[in-house]
Formats: sequence, structure tokens, C-alpha cells
Amino acid sequence: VQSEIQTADQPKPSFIETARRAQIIECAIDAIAELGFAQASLAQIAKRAGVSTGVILYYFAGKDELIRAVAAHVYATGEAFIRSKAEQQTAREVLLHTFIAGTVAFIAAHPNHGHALMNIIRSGRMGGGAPRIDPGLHASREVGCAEILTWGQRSGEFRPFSVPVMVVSIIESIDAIPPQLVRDPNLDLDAYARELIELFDRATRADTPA
Amino acid sequence: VQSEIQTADQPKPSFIETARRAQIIECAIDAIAELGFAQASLAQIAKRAGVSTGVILYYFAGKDELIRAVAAHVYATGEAFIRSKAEQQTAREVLLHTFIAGTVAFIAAHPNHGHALMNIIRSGRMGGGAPRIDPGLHASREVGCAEILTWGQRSGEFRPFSVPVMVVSIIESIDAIPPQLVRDPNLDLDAYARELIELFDRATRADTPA
Amino acid sequence: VQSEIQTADQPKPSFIETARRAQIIECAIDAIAELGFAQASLAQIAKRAGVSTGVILYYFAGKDELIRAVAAHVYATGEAFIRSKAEQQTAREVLLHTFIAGTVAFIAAHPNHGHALMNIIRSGRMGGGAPRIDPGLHASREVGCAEILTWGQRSGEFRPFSVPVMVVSIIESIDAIPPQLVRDPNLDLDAYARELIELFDRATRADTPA
Amino acid sequence: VQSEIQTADQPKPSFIETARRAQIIECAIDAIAELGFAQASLAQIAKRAGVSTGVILYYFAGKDELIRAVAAHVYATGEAFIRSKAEQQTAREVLLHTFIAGTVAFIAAHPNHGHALMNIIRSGRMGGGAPRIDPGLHASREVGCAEILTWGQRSGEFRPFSVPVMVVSIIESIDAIPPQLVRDPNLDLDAYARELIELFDRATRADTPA
DNA sequence: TATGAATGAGTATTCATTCAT
DNA sequence: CATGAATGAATACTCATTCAT
Repeated sequence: VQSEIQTADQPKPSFIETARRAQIIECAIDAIAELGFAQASLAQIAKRAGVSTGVILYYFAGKDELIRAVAAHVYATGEAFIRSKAEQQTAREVLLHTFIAGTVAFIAAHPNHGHALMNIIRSGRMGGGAPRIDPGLHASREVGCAEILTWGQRSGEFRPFSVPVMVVSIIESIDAIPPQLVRDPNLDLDAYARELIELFDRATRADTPA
Repeated sequence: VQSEIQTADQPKPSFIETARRAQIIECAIDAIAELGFAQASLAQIAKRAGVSTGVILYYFAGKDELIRAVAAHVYATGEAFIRSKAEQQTAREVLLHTFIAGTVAFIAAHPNHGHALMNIIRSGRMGGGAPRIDPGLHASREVGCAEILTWGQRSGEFRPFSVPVMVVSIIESIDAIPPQLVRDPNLDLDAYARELIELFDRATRADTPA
Repeated sequence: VQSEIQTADQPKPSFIETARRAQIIECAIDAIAELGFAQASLAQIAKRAGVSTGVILYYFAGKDELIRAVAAHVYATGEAFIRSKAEQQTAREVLLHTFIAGTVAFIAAHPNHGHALMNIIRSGRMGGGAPRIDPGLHASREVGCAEILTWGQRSGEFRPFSVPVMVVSIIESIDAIPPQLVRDPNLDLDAYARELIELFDRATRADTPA
Repeated sequence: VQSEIQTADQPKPSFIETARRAQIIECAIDAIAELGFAQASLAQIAKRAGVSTGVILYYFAGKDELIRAVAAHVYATGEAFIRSKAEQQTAREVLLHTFIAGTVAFIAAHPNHGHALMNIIRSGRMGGGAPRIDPGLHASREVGCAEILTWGQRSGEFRPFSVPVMVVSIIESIDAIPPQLVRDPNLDLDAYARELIELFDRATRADTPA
């Protein structure tokens, strides 16, 4: 189907191009996760990929585009991962459980992805003050979480609370995991997820009438 | 007390040295908060202080030490700020309220301090992989929070939960505020604090028997 | 005639080779005229030709040879253009008029050719200090102009003057047109040519005896 | 007098700063004259000055500013040189003679200055299309020449002609000298100046009535 | 023939740091 | 104490060129 909407301006990427871009993105993720965003220079990324820095700039218009591609890739794989787990759920409470458990499971499955993304997001804005990645990516995650909360409040399962504050607390509590995982690779993420689910279940649920 | 542990190698700092170090630290905080950690070069910090970069390196062994001093200063002033509010409290529940409200109040009173510290912490590790600031600083804050939670669990006011997980969630939920405050300076921090208190009150308190 | 001096090492160029070289040269002219010599990279030229940069280096030994070919092409077409106008003229004075008017007419007919050539010539020497184009090309143009002047001096139509100085002044005065044409595409080139003819007519003609 | 208008924002440049800037400008002139504008990298200029490239960027905000400073310096010294010769002249015809002779004399006195400036001017526009040097510099020279011609036309000494065309022809005829001087350092510039004066004297002067 | 992939030398620029004064 | 001068390593990026396919 994708080939049907090809245009002359954007020819179908070759196999090798797709593979190289994927390889470079993976190496960038590793470099950022291990060295931190500031130290992850093109030279470092190229070294991990076993190529010259020119290759990176051959496949990406610049470092900015590479970083955006990395973020988009992590968000896309993460969203697909979580969505595949969430599809069969309906109850609001269970939806929130699935959101938390799914995100933590994604971090467990791809620890560098989560850590790299956190490094990118938390490294601040670019020189001009522009965000380093498409704000829509992050927003879509927050919106997904916010919708769950709003639905729950409407249905009466959740108590009244400020949705934006709760969204930030949930996401930040989850996003704090990757750095901890670096310090202690044996961290029990299943237990961590259960703790967070219990925490935010109690924080959100409506008071049961006597 | 500090002078009591002076040695011949570390003579008592002169008044001017103390003043200069404080001035430079304040300017570094402003620079980091306004420009972001990556853009806060020594030249920028020096410009704000109205001195040459050499002065900074005269009073600090290097940029790393300056950053560590900045972090230590923010932690110290923050701890003093919060501790002064917490001293008269005794009830565990109220202690947690005070911890949250006090930290938020500190952010409100010194927005640049909080923002700069977050920028430093979230900018990742140094070249060699070493943490950019003394881990003990962050630890002492976590320990303070952990003690509150542990006491509450012992007294039965708090339900059983993983203290480390709860500590991280509380602290991260608070530390998410400074970046939001930059985006929206009119953010209602009192309301934000109340939301967090309610959130973590419900998340931590023991189930009341029927 | 060119095929008569073919050797085994330089087989007769195929039709496609001739066409490709011509196409690439035209695209190079456009790129140089529009972007300036410094910005006219092989990639830019290739993009305009709709081919890969490898094609250019398949037909030209390197960028230097391409540039030389561009200059040779512009000189050749320009000389043919002017010569076709000058053939029927005989009077020395009229010959000079034709040289000026013809060159300006060539610029008007092929503005990119003139502008590109000026960009090449005026971009200075190559890395080693060698001229970027065959000095003979420029020389042949100067010789053509010089012959006109010398003939006129011999016949007494022209006053005595330094032929090299006059040649340079005439040619530079004409070659100043393409950059002006870029700034103001509506420049009246007929009027410009008339001004130059009047200028150099007065500058060259012999004093009429009382 | 200059110190009287000093402000706090632009402190008086130190002796060493003035000297270094002058030295770097001279080395840049030499590099551009000898290597051509495109090959005159900061590294080349720094090598000639016997310093690291960092020094150049310590005294100039960037390469662009250095180039502008070079152009401004050449224009300023050239204008002062010519103006000092022209001050006592009054007759329009003699003024034009002085303009030509003075400019040629400046080229003779500082061959690299003229050649470097020509290289800069003729190297085209910058990446974005912006002119590489302040257009006002070049304009002021053209305006000076144009005023001479206009005055002469008003007084009747000069015939009617297009002043802009004549200005360009005069200036281009003079500016063609530096490249010739590189090829033949023994070029007789006095004779060259006399030829140009005679040329443009005849080209501009009014017809004498019978 | 022609392409796309890859390289390596070269570009300007930033910045922490050193040091003589 | 403090400055301004200078350095050198690192940064992202450009581009002509080579080569296997």
C-alpha cells in the first residue's frame, strides 16, 4: 500500500537505506543511553556503527534530524507496544493499569530506548529555544493518558482531581525508571509496576460510599 | 563549625572568597535556568557576574566543581527552607504534607534554583560516566522523604508499600514542576501542591477499617 | 575535424556521451549563474541534471575539468555568435562596434552563460595557484579585440594608444554587465551597448585634423 | 577625542587588541591575494599570522566579520590615500584624472590590498545571497566617481553620457589592474594610469565647437 | 553506463582551560 | 586578585572523489 502513494519526489527508500537508518538509530540510542545526550556526538555514534560520520549525514540531514528520528522511533515502537496490550481492555481502571504496566514493560523490553528518550527529552531545548523533538510526540502520550483519566472521571470510577497534574505525576513516575535501571540492572520491574499501579489506583479512584 | 575542621592545606576562606563564590554560584544558577545547561558556558556565567572567566576558575577548580557547588547550594538552601517549615510538625501525615508543600514553596520562592537544579540533574552524566553531582546530595533528600514514609508505616498511619518507589514518585512529581513553570509562569503552585498532597495522601494512607 | 585527430586512446565520443556532456555543461552553467561559483557543488549540478554526481565524474575527470569545459563552451559559443555578426563588416571602426554590440548581444541572448563565466573567472585561482581555466581561451578573445585595434591604428582610423590597456578596458567594461543584469533584469542592454560604443569610439578614434 | 565618547559597553580596545586585529587583517589580505578568496581559510590566515585559528575568532566574531573588516580597512586606507591627493584639485577634468591616478597609485603602493579586495568583491554573494561586505563601502566609491562626472556634465566640461555606465567602466578598468599585476609584477603602472586618463578624458570631454 | 554508498580531508566555530602580566 | 590573551581539542557539517554493483 505504501508504494501506491509513492511520489517522484520521495522515491521508495532502498533496502540498504532502510537498514542503515535503522542501524544508525539503534547506535544513536545506545550512545545516548550510555554516554548521555551531551556526550553523544556524531563521532561517537559513528564509531559504534563502525562507519564514518559522513555516513550519518548521508542518511540524515543533520544531527537534529537524527535525534528527531530517534525520538519518533522510540515513541512509535513504544506506542505500538503499549497499544497492543491495551486493545482488549475496556474498564477505565484496567485501562490505567494497562497504561502503566505496558509502559514499564516496554522499558523492561528495551531499556536503552527508554533511557535514551529520557535523556533527549530532559536535555532541554536547542540553542534557539526550539524543542528538540516534535512536541506532538510527547503530547500524544500525555493525551492518551489524559483521556483515560477523563473517561474514568466521567464514568464515576475516578474521583475529581486535576487531570494535568495527575498525568504529569504518572508519566514522571514511570519515566524515572530508566535511570534507576542503569544504576541497578537487576531492578524488579514487575514489582515496580505493581507498586505504581497500586499507588495511582488509590490516588485516582472514587471514594466508595459507605 | 566548618572552621574547626580546617587544615593547613585548606586555609579559612577569606570574606571576599566566600562572597565571590556565592556571587558566581548565583549567576551560574541564573544562566543555567535561562539558557539551559548545555548553553550555560563559563563565558555566559562570567558575563552575568561581570567578571572574566578566569575568575571563575580561580575560585573553582573547574567547571565540574562549579556545577557541583551549584547543586550543593541549591540542595542546602532547599533543605534549610523545608526543614524550617517541618520542624514543628509531628504527625506523619502532616509531615508528608509539609515535605510536599515545602518543596513546592521553595520552587515558588526560588524558581531559578529549582529549574537550574533540574537542568543539571537531567543533563545526564559527565564524559567518563561519573555523575555530575555528589550522589549524596540527592540521596539525603530521598532519605529525608523515606524517613517520613517509614515512620508513617511503623505508626500504622501509612499502608504498606515500597518506600523507594513511593519516594521516587513523590520527588519526581514535584521536580516536574520547574519546567512547567517556565512554560507557564502563571501556574498556580498552591493548587498544584494541594493536588499533590491529596494524591499522595490517598496513595499512602492506611485503609480505614470498617 | 575533431574526429580526424582521434587516436586509439581517445575513441570517437558516442552520441550519448556528447549529449550527456552538453547537458551537464548546461546544468553547470545554470547552477553557477544562480547559486554562485562557491555554492555550485557537484551535487547541485547533478540535481539540476537529474542524475547522480557519479555521472558527472564519469564524463569529466573531475570538477576542475568540468569547469574548464564550461568555460570553453561559453567562449566557443560566444565567439561563434560574435563572429557570425562580424563577418560582413570591414571598416575598423565598425568592427569595434560589432565586437562590443555582439558581445553585449550574446550576454542578452544567454544571460546565464555570461554570468556563469564571470563567476568562474572572478572566483580566483585554484588551490595550487593555477588558473581555473585555460588562459588561451581568454587570450583568444583578447587577441581578437587586439587585432581590431591594431588594424585600426595601422589604417589611421585609430589614434595611438596602448592596445593591451584598451583591450582590457573594453573587455572589463563589457564583462561588468552580467552581474548588473542579475541585480536588475530589466537593464536596457541596447542602450548600454550604445553607451559603450560611443565611449570607446571616442576613446580610440584618431584626432580629425582641422 | 575618541575616548571622550567611550561607553561602558564598548570599552577602549587595548593596544594589543588593536595590534592583533591589524596583524590579522594584514595576514588575511596576504592570504586572499595569494591564494584567492575561496582558498583563504581561517587556518591559512592563522598560519600566516603564526597563531592558532582560535585567536582570529577571539578578535573577530566570525569569518564574515573578519572579511568585512578587511574590506572596510582597504576601502578606508584607499579613500584616505586618494582623498589626500585630490584635495587641492578643483577642475572637473583634473578631478577625474586625480581619481584615476590616485586609485592606480594606491594599487601600486599596496598591491595586495587591491588584489584582495577584488577577490572579495568578485567572489560573489554569501550562502544566503547576502552581500559579503557592506554595500555602502562600494557605493561610496561609485558615488564619489559619479559626483565628479555629474559636476563635469553640469559645468559643460563633460559631454552628455550615462553616468552609471561610465562609472562602471572607469572603476572596472582600474580594478582590472591588480590581477594583471600579479601576472606581471613589473607592469608600468604610471604608464597604465596615463593611458586610462587619456582614454577616459577623450571618452568624457565635451566636443569643442569649431 | 549509471547509481548509491561511503570516505576523508577540510570548513568554521565553541569552549574549558592555562598562563603571563 | 583579576584580566585578557591564547590554545587545543572537540563539534557538526560540506564536498569532491572512489568504488562495488
